[in-house]
Amino acid sequence: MNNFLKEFKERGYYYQCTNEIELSDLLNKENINAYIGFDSTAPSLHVGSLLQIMCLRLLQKYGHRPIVLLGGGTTRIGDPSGKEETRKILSGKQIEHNINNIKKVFKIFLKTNNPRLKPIFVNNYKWLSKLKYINFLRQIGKHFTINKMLTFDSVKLRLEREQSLSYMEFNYMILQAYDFYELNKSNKCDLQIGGSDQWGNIVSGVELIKRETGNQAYGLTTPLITLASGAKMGKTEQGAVWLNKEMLPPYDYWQFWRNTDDRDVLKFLKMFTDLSINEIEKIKDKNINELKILLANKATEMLHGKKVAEQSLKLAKNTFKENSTGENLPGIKVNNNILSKNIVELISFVNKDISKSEIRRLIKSNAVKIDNKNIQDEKYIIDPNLISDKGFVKLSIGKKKHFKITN
RNA sequence: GGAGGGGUACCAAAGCGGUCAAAUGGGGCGGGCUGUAAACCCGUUGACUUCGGUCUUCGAAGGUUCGAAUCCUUCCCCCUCCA
Repeated sequence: MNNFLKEFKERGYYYQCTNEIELSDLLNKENINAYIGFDSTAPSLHVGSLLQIMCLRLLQKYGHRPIVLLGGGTTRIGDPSGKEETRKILSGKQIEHNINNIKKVFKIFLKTNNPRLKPIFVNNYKWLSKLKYINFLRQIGKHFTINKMLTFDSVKLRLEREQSLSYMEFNYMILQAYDFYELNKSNKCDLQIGGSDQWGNIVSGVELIKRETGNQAYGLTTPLITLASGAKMGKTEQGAVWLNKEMLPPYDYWQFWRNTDDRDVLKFLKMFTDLSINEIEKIKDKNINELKILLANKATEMLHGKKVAEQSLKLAKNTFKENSTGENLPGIKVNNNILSKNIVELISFVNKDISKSEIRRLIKSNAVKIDNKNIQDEKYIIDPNLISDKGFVKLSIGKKKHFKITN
């Protein structure tokens, strides 16, 4: 089997392929262009898309060129796959804004120095917006039968549950198929990779290409990652795990990986780090917490750089060490008129998302500490001398949230 | 077009004139145990509060009543069955 495919499987990326044997031959023979489309409904991708990004990295590793399609056109329509309801429709301006932000992440994950491997960014709005309805129906539409389209899960599920599926959404798969066709023509793209929910859309593309041009193209899908706990990957209590640092601080990203369920650690090391399979085999019996730290370091390093990963580790060590002073925590400046009020006002200032009622509850339940000492009194005022002595005071809310308060 | 069922807090789901800031479960948060995991146990989960209370919530708007999530009217939205 082709080496790319071999590693693709070893790392747990493989779910389905339209024709594995032929694809393997093709990959052995030449370096190809392969594309993955990304949703542009948010200003950042989240870890849910990370597996796809890792696929692009792997392509580069084996000398193939990734094409990143940011769906300015299809995002205007909304993919019904895996959705029970119609998505909210974004304005064109928002979508373009999102695309620009999302691009940044690919420039981090993908090699851009080698001109032969450098990723190609495409926006399908460029061609989809120019389609002429009648021409499109005659040229492309004729290859799609309603009979078949109705059998695809994305459509079938909606119909079975008698949830509405607009004609607009119904067309999504045709547009995605057209994207593949277009890229096959213009960029000699022979492979589309996507999540398993994209299977129907991908196969449609492969067939369209075959019928319109006679070319053989291929599709490859990745599994839907579910956590050992059964939850979908990428959501935490606080919300999505975003990749852009403006949306999720690097330390939180590090913590996301550090808090991986024991049962998922090895799987994630394979999926989301560059450690070779051999290396992972060698270390797999190491202490589970060591492995989690390794995972967090590697994953953070890949996205935010080595230095940030190291800082995160250091900060984590400090934060979770009993009785740490907290001097390495990022400082929060609080002016004296707030400090001279009480602890409730202080916390409210530091974390505006917590209501005062909730702060009072937290205090009652032993969650609040100043310099590792429990605060029971909601009228407690920080002694100014505490701050002037060492320049700061450590405020803890629960076990995981710590702040260095300065004035 | 006809007949019926329903919209309740983050989600699911009870309540059907006062004792309802609203049962219960899930989720979240906090505490305990531990390993920043899982499992388990306990507490908590509208806001503000001088801790006495006060204010805002049960699809929307009106109305009846001393008093409404609960009754009436209109409107909006979902679902089931029949044609």
